[in-house]
Amino acid sequence: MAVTKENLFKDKQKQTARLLKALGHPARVAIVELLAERQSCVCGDITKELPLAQSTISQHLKALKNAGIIKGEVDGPRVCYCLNKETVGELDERICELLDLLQNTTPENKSC
Amino acid sequence: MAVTKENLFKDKQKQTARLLKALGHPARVAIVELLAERQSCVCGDITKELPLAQSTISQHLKALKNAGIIKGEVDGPRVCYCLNKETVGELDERICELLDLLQNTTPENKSC
DNA sequence: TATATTAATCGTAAAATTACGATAAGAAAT
DNA sequence: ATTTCTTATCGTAATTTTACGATTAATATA
Repeated sequence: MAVTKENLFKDKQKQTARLLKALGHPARVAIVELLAERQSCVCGDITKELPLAQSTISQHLKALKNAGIIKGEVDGPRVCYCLNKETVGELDERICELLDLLQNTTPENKSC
Repeated sequence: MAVTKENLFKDKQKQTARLLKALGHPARVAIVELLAERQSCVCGDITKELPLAQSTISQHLKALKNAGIIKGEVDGPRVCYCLNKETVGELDERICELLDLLQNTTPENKSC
């Protein structure tokens, strides 16, 4: 982020941005899609599905975990990831609120 | 992005990520909220509303413009920005598709 | 016990992001 | 014609992001 002024914004704006940023990379979109599609929580299969190195995937997983969007559970030698329903729900709320605002075009509120 | 492998992902994933990334900063969330709230398209009033330097705001506006989320129209000495309804609609579609996928938890698809 | 498997972390490099002040470029007003 | 206002761009610095290979740590398996 570099020389961030993040704290000067509203908590909601910060949290919205945080969640959107976490999904702001095609690899991370692909990961959450994978986690949603697979019945199991999948783990390092992600590495085989995506065209990225194992360490890179691990980094992306960390980013998603830091944002709270996924959680990982150790299962023997491997780690099982799954979506965090709570945070996904929060994302839903935040994004719906935002889209409501962006799309509630009152009669006077015309386009440029 | 650095050494990007973006092109190895699906177009939809790329576009979703692109739009989410554009809104992945509190200042840019604040900007689109401002544009939605104000009846007018506002221009450099944004600079007065947000705790950032004029050049920084200009940069954020550029990011939003590059993603297609806003458009700017020159109006005399100032520039009038407004939301781009088409792209906001596309964002709506993409995010709803994604959230549908993330939240459609079938009976077998339990949490970890 | 030795060896494989799995995933996180470390070190590194290249590029992008965030932020600012200073400057430039445009139009408007004096 | 000059000055003022507004916004974009340039240059710069600090930090973060993306990506990789190599290594480590932990668990299984032979």
